[in-house]
Amino acid sequence: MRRKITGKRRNDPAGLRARILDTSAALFQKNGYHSTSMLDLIEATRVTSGALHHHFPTKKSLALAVLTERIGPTVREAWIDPVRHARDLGAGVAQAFGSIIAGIHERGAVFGCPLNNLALELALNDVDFRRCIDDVFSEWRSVLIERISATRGGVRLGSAEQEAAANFIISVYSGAMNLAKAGQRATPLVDAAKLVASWLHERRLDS
Amino acid sequence: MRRKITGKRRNDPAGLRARILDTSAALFQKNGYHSTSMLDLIEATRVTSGALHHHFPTKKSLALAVLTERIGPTVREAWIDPVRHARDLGAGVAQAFGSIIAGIHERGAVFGCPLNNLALELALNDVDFRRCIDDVFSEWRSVLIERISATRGGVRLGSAEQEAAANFIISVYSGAMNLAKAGQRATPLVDAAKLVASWLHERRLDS
Amino acid sequence: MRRKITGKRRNDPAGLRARILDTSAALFQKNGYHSTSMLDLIEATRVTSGALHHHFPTKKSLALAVLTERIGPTVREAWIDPVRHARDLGAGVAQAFGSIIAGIHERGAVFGCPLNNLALELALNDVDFRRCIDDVFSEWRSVLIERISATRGGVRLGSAEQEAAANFIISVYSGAMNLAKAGQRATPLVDAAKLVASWLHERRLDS
Amino acid sequence: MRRKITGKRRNDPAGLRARILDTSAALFQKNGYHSTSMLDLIEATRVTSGALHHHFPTKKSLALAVLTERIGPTVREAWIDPVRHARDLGAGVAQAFGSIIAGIHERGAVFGCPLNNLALELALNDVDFRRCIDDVFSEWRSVLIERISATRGGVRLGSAEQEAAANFIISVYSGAMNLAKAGQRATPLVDAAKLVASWLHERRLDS
DNA sequence: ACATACGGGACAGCCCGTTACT
DNA sequence: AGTAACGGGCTGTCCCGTATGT
Repeated sequence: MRRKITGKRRNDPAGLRARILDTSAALFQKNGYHSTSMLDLIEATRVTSGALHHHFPTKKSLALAVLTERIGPTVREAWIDPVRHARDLGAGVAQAFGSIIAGIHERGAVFGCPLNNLALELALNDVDFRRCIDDVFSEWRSVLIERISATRGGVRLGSAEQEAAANFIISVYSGAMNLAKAGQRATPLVDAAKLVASWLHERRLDS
Repeated sequence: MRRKITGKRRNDPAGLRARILDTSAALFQKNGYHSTSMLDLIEATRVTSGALHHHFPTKKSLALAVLTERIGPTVREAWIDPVRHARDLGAGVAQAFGSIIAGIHERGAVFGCPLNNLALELALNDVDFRRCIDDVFSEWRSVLIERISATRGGVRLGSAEQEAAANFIISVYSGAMNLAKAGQRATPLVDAAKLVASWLHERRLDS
Repeated sequence: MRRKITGKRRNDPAGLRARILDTSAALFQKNGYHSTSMLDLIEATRVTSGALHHHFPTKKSLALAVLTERIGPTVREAWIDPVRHARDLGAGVAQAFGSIIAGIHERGAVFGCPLNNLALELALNDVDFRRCIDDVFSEWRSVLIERISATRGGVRLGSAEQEAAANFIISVYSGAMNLAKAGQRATPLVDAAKLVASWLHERRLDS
Repeated sequence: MRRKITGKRRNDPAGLRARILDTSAALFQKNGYHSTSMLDLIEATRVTSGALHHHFPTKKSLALAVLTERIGPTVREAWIDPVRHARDLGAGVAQAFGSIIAGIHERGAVFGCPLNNLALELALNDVDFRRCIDDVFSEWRSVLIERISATRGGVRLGSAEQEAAANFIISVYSGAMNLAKAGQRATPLVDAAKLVASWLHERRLDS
């Protein structure tokens, strides 16, 4: 009845949960949702099936958690924070592109934008996923709009035009990332960064 | 010369093959590759497992054929031909966007760009898929570069810049399409069409 | 300590595993490896596909386990123990033949030697199987050699000759069993038993 | 309507049939009946499915034909003829063993006795196979009995004893071959040949 | 909290045989 | 005689999820 002291098992629910989310996020990005089986996750996390299902009763719930707790923050870190805190929109966008490109060179492979990867694979068939994905996109778009609307030197834009511009920036990035992923080289992203920068400059959105 | 009356089966290999490719292309686009089972295909095509296996021994071989025989031509029809035959690049791009947006309104749903869908799902994990997908992207990029380099009024561009511009156009389109798919509304595409048009105009690439 | 009453499932991994091995050994012997489908096994064992897969992820792993955990012991019981513990080699061999022949009359059919059956079907195409099968044969041969070398009255034999004699005994048995199986009658075995006995006697190996 | 002269198809039914039987015999021996699919046969023979099924409507009919038209003759050539035409039984048996062992060294692998291989795999489950296999065994046994009963110097044997002796010879051979196959080395056969020779000599059956 | 055993159903691919066709 | 299209059913394996056990 007494607790075994020699046992090797150390209960650490929060840590385990975090580990599961980490490896899941990585595998989902690398192989996609459907190509990643629960067994893959179990092996990669070195956790038992029971523990995994204890924390995430279904695969879907896990993916949802990955979306909100890992991919969301990733987008925040990679895009939202730079854009929000940079001295201007142009600098923020440049910084976002720059660190993502640096990451690709570091890893030596292009895994694509985790949000886009899941979005393309899951958005169509499941409402919950779509809502969850849309939330991240919305937040992303919002901060862009915020900064666009706050630019002093720029042309005054209606709110529809602001949204269009924000979508444009996101589109260029994610489209270029797709191209980069398909071709496994960073150039489309590098080029896109430059062209977006000049596009912003021409519209005085970078000051 | 007379048709046998007793026979109930009619051999039509080319027709059956085409039917299989058609429904496969549709289902792959709608649900994705991994979410489409061979049984789904069998039921949708109303073909027997044996016949399907005769024409496409593996799911992969089927997807490869879909890629080269359906999705390639689709991209050609939607993008390459318009760009090639329009009176200028701007008109071609506009036409491409226009007919795609029209198609979305017709169907009432955004299934995304079939090439991008498969690219994102398959490119990373299989070399054959990636090569196949890259071929289509290359052709697409080539025709854009061709027209960019042929523009008279525009700024003289180095070949790297031409490629960057071509990639930019593709990126904007596919990124906007992803956004449209994730949000199930056409506006990102509509906006992107306008912004690309003005971008081309500013660079005198539309004449 | 009290048994839950509500539960309907009773976990008994060892028992289930044993049941699977038992029925598999029986079906493999009766129908052969390739003619026994996993579904046959599932039905005969009345186990679910999932449980079977849990204990034996592949058919090969199951066969390997059958080989080492059922067929090996069977050979041990039928041949190795009698030979080892009989008062002399002749008696041991006679006992082995005797009980096997008795078993045939009991069952009313000749299913053949389980080791030989699998050996013939699988040895050639898979290294793991061959190694596994060879191990059993080696053990079998070893005990025969042991007793041959220990016979006092007999002619002194070199170790090569001892091995040859051991192989000879095994060969006569398994060859006769094959003949018995092909003709579905025990006579070849009965005759072989007699001829082996006199062969041993002539060489003074039975004392 | 005129026969094409340029056509590459050369109708040669007998030749094709023979080719099919040859490759089938080889593959059945190497991989066994169940492990050899019709497709394997088709590819190895370089024949179309239709042609194969034209000559042999079912796989079973093909195996039966292989048994009577290839394996039967093989046994005849390897055992029956040597035994029948040698100057005595001992010489015949020695010659049979000798050429089979030579064949193994030539090929560098032990595929086993084709008759025994199929016998073990098929005898139990199909009457037609069993009858067919038994016929070959009977012929084999008959010629041995014939020569046993014709030996002058030997002990007079009753017909039951003659059959037992014949079965013994066959058993030793096929058992040794099994052992050789399982261990992929010829020694069991070489040893068996010697021991059978001395066994025959002791019983004056070799003169 | 975690671990193991288990439930069922679905998956892609392969099987042998037949039918239409040349 | 020979070819290719096609019919269905079956194979081994894997899937995600749940129940039992500690």
